[in-house]
Amino acid sequence: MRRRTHPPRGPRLASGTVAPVTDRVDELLEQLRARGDRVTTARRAVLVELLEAEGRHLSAEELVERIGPKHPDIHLSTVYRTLEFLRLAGIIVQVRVDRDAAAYHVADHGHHHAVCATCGAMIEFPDQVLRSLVNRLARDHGFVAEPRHLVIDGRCAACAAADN
Amino acid sequence: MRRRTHPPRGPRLASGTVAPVTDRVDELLEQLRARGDRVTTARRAVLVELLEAEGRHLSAEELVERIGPKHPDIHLSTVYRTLEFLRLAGIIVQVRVDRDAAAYHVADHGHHHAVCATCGAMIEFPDQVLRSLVNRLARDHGFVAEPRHLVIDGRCAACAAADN
DNA sequence: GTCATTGCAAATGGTTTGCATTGTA
DNA sequence: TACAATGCAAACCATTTGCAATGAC
Repeated sequence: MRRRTHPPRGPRLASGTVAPVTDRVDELLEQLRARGDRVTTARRAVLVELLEAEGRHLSAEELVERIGPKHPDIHLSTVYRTLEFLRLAGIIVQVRVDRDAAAYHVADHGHHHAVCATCGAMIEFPDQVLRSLVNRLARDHGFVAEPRHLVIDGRCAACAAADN
Repeated sequence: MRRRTHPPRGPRLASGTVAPVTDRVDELLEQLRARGDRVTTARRAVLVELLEAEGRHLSAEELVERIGPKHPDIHLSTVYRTLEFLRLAGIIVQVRVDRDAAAYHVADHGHHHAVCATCGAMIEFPDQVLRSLVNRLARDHGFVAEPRHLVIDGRCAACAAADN
C-alpha cells in the first residue's frame, strides 16, 4: 500500500525481447539490501527463475528442478524459506488453488484467476475487474481490500456452452 | 447450476426459534434419496452438526469431536469422505483460508469472506456484492462465475485505521 | 443379496523445523 | 567476527487410500 511502482515488463529491445532478467533481479535484490536484508545465492536464483517464467506460476518443487542444473546444492527447504521470505517482503505473491502445491509469481502486475470447475482451465483477469467489489467493501464495511491474488470458480465459455 | 432453491432458514416459530434442525436434515437427506444416493448415519450426523453450528464453519476434525458423543464409531476418514460426497452433491460448501484445515457449511445462503491480513478478522459479505464482478467476467471472458465461496484479503476497518 | 459405505491403519505429499554448518555483511 | 541463511534429515498434519467388514436398499 506504499508501493506505487508499476514497472513495465522492461523496455523493449529492437529484437522484441525485453531487458535482461538480470537487471530486474538486481533491482529487486537492491530492495532487499536497502531493507537491510541479505542477498544470497538462493534468493537470487529463485527470483531469476520466477522472472524467466514470465508470469507462469511456479511451485517450490518446480523451482528446485529449474534451479538444480545451475545450483544443485539449493535444497527444497531453502526454496520454501526463500519463498516465504520474499512473500513477506512483498516481492512475490503466493497463489493457492485447491490443495495443490502453492505457486508463486513476482508481484509486478496484480492479476487474478477464474478457474473452470469442469475442465480446470484458468483464465487471468486484471486487478481493475475487482474495482467495484473493492469499492463496495470499503463503502459498506470499511474493509480496505488489497486483493493480491484471488481465485473465483465457475465455468469457462467452452464448458458453459457444452452445458451438461 | 440446476439448483434454484433458496430455502429460507426455516419458518419462524412463535418463540423466535426456527423449525427444528431435524426437519431441515430430513429435507436434505430426501434430496439424496431422490438422486438414488444412500442415506447413512454418518451423512445424517454430519448434516445435523453443520446445521446446528448455524453458519459457523466446521472442519472435519471439529465435526468428529462434536459427533463423537453421539456416534463414537464415526471415523475421521468417514467424515472426510462424507464431506466430499456432500460437497459434490452440492449440499455443502468447502471453505479454505490459507493452509488451515478446510471448513464446511451448508450451501443455503451464498456468502463470502474478507480476511484482515493484520488481525485475522473475517467479515462476511453476501453474494450480491460480487454481482458486477460476475457480470464483467461473463461479458469480457464468457466465464460463467459461480462463486461458491470466495476469500479476499486486505485490512479491516480497525487495522486500516491503526495504519502502521 | 448386492453393492455402496465405513472403520481402521497405513500411506501421501506439501510444508515445516531442529540443528550443525556455511556464507554474507 | 557475528549472526542470518542454508543443507539435511526428520517431523508435521491435513487428507487420502486399500481392504475387509458392515449396512442400506
